[in-house]
Amino acid sequence: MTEPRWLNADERRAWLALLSINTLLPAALDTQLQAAGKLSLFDYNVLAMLSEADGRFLPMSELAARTSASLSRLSHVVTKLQRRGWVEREAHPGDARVTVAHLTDAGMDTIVSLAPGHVDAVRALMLDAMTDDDVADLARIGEKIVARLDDDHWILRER
Amino acid sequence: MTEPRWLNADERRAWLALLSINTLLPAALDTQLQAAGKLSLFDYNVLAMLSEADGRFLPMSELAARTSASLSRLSHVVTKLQRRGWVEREAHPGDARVTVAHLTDAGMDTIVSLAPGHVDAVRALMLDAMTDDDVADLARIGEKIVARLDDDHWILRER
DNA sequence: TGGTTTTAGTTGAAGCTTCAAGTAAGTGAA
DNA sequence: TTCACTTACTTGAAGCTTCAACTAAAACCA
Repeated sequence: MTEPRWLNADERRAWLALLSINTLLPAALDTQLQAAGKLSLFDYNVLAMLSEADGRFLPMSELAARTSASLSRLSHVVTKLQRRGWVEREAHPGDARVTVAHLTDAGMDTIVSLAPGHVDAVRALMLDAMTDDDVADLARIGEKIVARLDDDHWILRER
Repeated sequence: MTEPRWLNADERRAWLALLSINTLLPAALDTQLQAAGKLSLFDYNVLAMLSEADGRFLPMSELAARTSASLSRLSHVVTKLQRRGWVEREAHPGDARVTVAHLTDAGMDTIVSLAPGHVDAVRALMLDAMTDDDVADLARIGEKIVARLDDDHWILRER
């Protein structure tokens, strides 16, 4: 039997830590956002990505890429955000297949009011635990992993 | 106006990378495990934690801690794993409030057969993208973040 | 041109997670 | 001892995510 190469001590530590962060961090941020505005971290990110886009709109596919989500998940969530008056769906002028998601003024007001508390939470829950060098290391290593998972992920396009 | 301290370039890179890893990595591992044995990453971890425990059993609370899950989530999942014959619930001799989750032989066989493919996937999806130094850095930084999120998390007890 | 394939997105159902409420047993204080 | 509090866990419902199937338009190509 060809034994698989098992994880060594550091590999196991890195993997278990990432796995734990993975459940704890979104849960903590969800709790904060749920209390502040009855929305999830994913909802917040959809609004945030739209707020940073030119004209505050993006095609569904591009928005899905920027939130690392499936089109199906995004479609359901946009429907929900639309019912809350934060997002609208519009036709794309050049390509009739495309749906454009557009952040409304109410949606913009929502993120603007939520952003400070959210950023504070991100600091309190992770960044404050780290030195500047740690942050730089995590950025570098994190981007390597993202590149491995999806070699043309949008966060790699920015640099 | 008291502007919240915004994220600087590295902080933003680190945060966005972690957020992306957070959705992409579990999704990729879920896909692999779903194909190999019709179970989720969380299911796998429950079985894995039990398989590593003395006697292959743990109280629900302890198992919840080791999988970073809520007791409610775990309870639902153990019910499902129980229906598949991989786990059993037993009474705790000393404390009648406690339910002990016990990995069955069938459950053990399942992880043993699944583990090599899963470890390969973890390597292919993240570890192979990193140098040994990267792995050590990620372990160190990851544990700092875990400590911030939950200062007596079980992965910190091991060291 | 017409037919096939690909791209973009939506939908409903099934399964998973969270939330709130509830049960039962152990702990602690007077 | 008794009563209040806490701990350990379960449950059902509501909401979220995934999956598979579907529609429609654009691109390809022969």
